[in-house]
Amino acid sequence: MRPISFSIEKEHPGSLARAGVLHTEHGDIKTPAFVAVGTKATVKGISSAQFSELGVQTIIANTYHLYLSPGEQTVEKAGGVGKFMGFSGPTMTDSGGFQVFSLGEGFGKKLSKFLPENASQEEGVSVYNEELATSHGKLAIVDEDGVSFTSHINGSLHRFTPERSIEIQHALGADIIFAFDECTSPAADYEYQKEAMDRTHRWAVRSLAAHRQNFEKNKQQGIYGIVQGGRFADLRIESAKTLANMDFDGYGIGGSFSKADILGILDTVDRELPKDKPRHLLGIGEPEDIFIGVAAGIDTFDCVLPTRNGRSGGIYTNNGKLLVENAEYKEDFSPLDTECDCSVCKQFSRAYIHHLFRSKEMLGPTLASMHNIYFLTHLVERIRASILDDNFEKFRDEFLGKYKR
RNA sequence: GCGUCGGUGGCAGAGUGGUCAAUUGCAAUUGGCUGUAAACCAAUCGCCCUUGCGGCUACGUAGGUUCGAAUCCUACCCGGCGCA
Repeated sequence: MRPISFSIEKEHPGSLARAGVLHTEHGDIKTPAFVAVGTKATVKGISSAQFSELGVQTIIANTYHLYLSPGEQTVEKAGGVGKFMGFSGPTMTDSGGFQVFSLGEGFGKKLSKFLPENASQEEGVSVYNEELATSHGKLAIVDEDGVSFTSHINGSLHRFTPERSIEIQHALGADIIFAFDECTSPAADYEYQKEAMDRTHRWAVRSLAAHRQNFEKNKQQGIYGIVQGGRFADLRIESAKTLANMDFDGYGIGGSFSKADILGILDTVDRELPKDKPRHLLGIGEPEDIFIGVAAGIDTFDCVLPTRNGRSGGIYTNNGKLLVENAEYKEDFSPLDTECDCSVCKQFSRAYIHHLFRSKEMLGPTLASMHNIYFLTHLVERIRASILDDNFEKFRDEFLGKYKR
């Protein structure tokens, strides 16, 4: 008996969409589900005490960040990442594979996971820490055995291998851990993408072995393998097939996509993955993309956008996104989203939150993040309900019709 | 009243004869963010237009010197400080 198991409640006839329950030792996750990102054992700006009110069933923390601070041993002594942050529900940890990209090829550049539409890559350079960027160029260097990181905090040198990532994730103690992978730049060419994918497969074997070898942890934590292959459909399929043969407890789909064919790629990928195992789409979370993911059989999503946007006043509403800091909301005393039932919308106005942002009061980002998290978790909850009610497409079309007006 | 220092774009504050419509910060306006290097980043920020190494008006006010003035001179107005 594995520590996590997945049961499908309902499969949607017209697509790969399904509604299910992901069982863990810390509770069930009703899927599809939105996973709040809690990189450093905190969903930025939001207390774990608010999770249930916000519809947060589960969070995903980060191996690299918690390893650097406070150190995985501290988290282990605390009783694991969930207990450490005062959350009793299910948790996940990402392996640090994304940092191979964000501190490597992505460092100092304005690159997202998505390949821009008419992309000439490497355009704007926005350096957050110019000194670090110029002295190191990039902070992550990949080789066959693993990745060498220069800490973005103090420049110290660190080494991650698949075995080390798993060891740290054992200490962090989340219910679901991820194999150590290489998240490539969306700008990477086919040749490099294939090379990185093959390496990720070798690392997947090692990650899985490292986990299964640890008797104790193997009984407590489930492990997901991560499909790579970038924007190339044939690589994606190859990756999915390869990983499907490895008997992971679930599958993550990582890396970059081109906006145009994300649906097609996800759809074919998920057809290669075992149907009865949960699939997590890493780092994707715009409402449009979530519908696409669900239709392609994704069960869980995580994304920084609700909190990152929230921190700078970007608000999700049923009628699209708005920037609450904009002048037009100065005296708009309506709630952020008139159709939202969250505690923020019940109690506060756009004008007030606008004022908080203008005055640089920390409550502004907090309220905005709370609303956004609620918005996303409940959007996915509504999607789940629509699958159970057999009207997924209808709900999708209605929602997007309004949202994208 | 005398002396002295100073008056620059919404604010603060650079500039002290040409490449200055004027550095920089803040404010303002708008946009971006997809496994968090992010409470962040970017663009715009005198007026006009056919958006150009374009035209016009600008550095307290009015004159003057000069090929050329935010920068030099004179007078006046206003403010700080000192002395009466």
